[in-house]
Amino acid sequence: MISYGDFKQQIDTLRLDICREIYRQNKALIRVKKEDVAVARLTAIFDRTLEISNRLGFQAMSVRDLSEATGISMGALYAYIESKDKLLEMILGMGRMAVARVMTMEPPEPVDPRGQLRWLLRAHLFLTEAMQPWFYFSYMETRHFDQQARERAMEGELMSERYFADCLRAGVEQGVFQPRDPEFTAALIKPLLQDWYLKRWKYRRRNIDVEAYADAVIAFIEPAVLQPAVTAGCAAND
Amino acid sequence: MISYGDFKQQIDTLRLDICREIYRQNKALIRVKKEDVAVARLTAIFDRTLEISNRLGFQAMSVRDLSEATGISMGALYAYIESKDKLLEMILGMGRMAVARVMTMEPPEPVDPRGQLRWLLRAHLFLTEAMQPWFYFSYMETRHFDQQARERAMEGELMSERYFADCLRAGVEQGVFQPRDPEFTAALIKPLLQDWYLKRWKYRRRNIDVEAYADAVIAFIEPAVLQPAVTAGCAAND
DNA sequence: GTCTATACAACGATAGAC
DNA sequence: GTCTATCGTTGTATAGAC
Repeated sequence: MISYGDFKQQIDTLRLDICREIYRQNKALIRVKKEDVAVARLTAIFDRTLEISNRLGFQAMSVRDLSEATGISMGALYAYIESKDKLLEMILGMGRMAVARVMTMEPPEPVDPRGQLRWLLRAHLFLTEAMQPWFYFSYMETRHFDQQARERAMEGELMSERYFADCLRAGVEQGVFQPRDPEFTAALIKPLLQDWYLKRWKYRRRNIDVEAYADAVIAFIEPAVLQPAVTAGCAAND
Repeated sequence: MISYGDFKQQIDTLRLDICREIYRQNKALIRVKKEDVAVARLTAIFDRTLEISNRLGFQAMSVRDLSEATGISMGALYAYIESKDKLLEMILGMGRMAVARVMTMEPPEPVDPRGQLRWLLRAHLFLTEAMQPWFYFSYMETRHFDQQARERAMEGELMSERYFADCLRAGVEQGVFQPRDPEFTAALIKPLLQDWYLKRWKYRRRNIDVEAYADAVIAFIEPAVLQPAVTAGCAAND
């Protein structure tokens, strides 16, 4: 089973690649042409934007705030971002690319459905831990997005539910799982994962790290989806 | 077991009382002195504010937007709300009063810990259903509040967790429950309840109403907290 | 490529006529 | 008690010197 430390290293190198790719995608709109300068500053701009937005909200963050935080003047800033809306778009694209790449990673070794479910839960939590600012941002700002971006966000939510539902159904076929309803159960798993990046203060004050949280979530979910024992002590609602 | 219909009726009358009380509390700052006129318009102002804010965000809602939506001119509006900040404060006070009154309601008949847990879950979900706009607003805008309001919101979150933790501990003493850790389990229950008012679109598109959601959540939670059967089929994580 | 200075729109809030 | 007109401020974005 992969540890968070190993996982985080992979994410960190992935992040740089992705920033470079975002730069290349938007080269036409970015006036700064030295790639290394541009990528470095873009990365800083993204990070600062996430930081300020997660404190004040993206809409409440003025471009002046961003200028001060990055140490880049207003005029220079607009050589990188074309507009505030476009900045939002680039940030969302960055996260989406990261999610897509991580979610298509295969578990290190082949596993049974129970192991598969555990792997999915851990990978999901580790990813949101490594990129917490982005996930928090995406969750909190979704309603301010334009329609296309909002639909993409909803699609992402449903997509990740599908991973869990598929895994549960596979477990049902193999006689390992017996959830009340695989789709509904998958829907209930999501908020348990999201709580980790939405309410850090709660878990931090209890000294719970992402590994401990993953263990607790797995222990919480498994009784609801595993085959019950012969006696009815664990049966679901009547 | 109380139905949502009955519960909603109680909430609706409660809401009017509370708006009247908010008016009286803020009489000094409100220039309109006819109580019936003032309360009626204040209620409308609160409702429209929640509606627009939940679409655009409170910060992004201009007072002009609110003026158009309520049909009250800019000048007249400021006879009711003193300032946009004070409007926010009044709205938060309204919800807090409602929560406090509902959460001190006793279950209709005495119950064992398992019944008590079910009652808590249902009451919580029913309240957030009846006042969904307020809870959504409160969750999404918390980070923009001033420190005092933010602390109050966090206190509210912890308070409601305590209800669940107390209930779980009582169940442990009576040999009914055996959660891995009552506090942590209570913390995991919260996001399951919050998902109901945060992601309505997901459940609406599946035609799941609040009663069905409550049933599913109860069925999901109970296996994790009930005493496991003699065989280990339902045991938590090893 | 970066800076300072500024244009123009939209914001919260108020004045004063009715 | 309500309206229209307007204040000063702050927002995004750009022009033009260096």
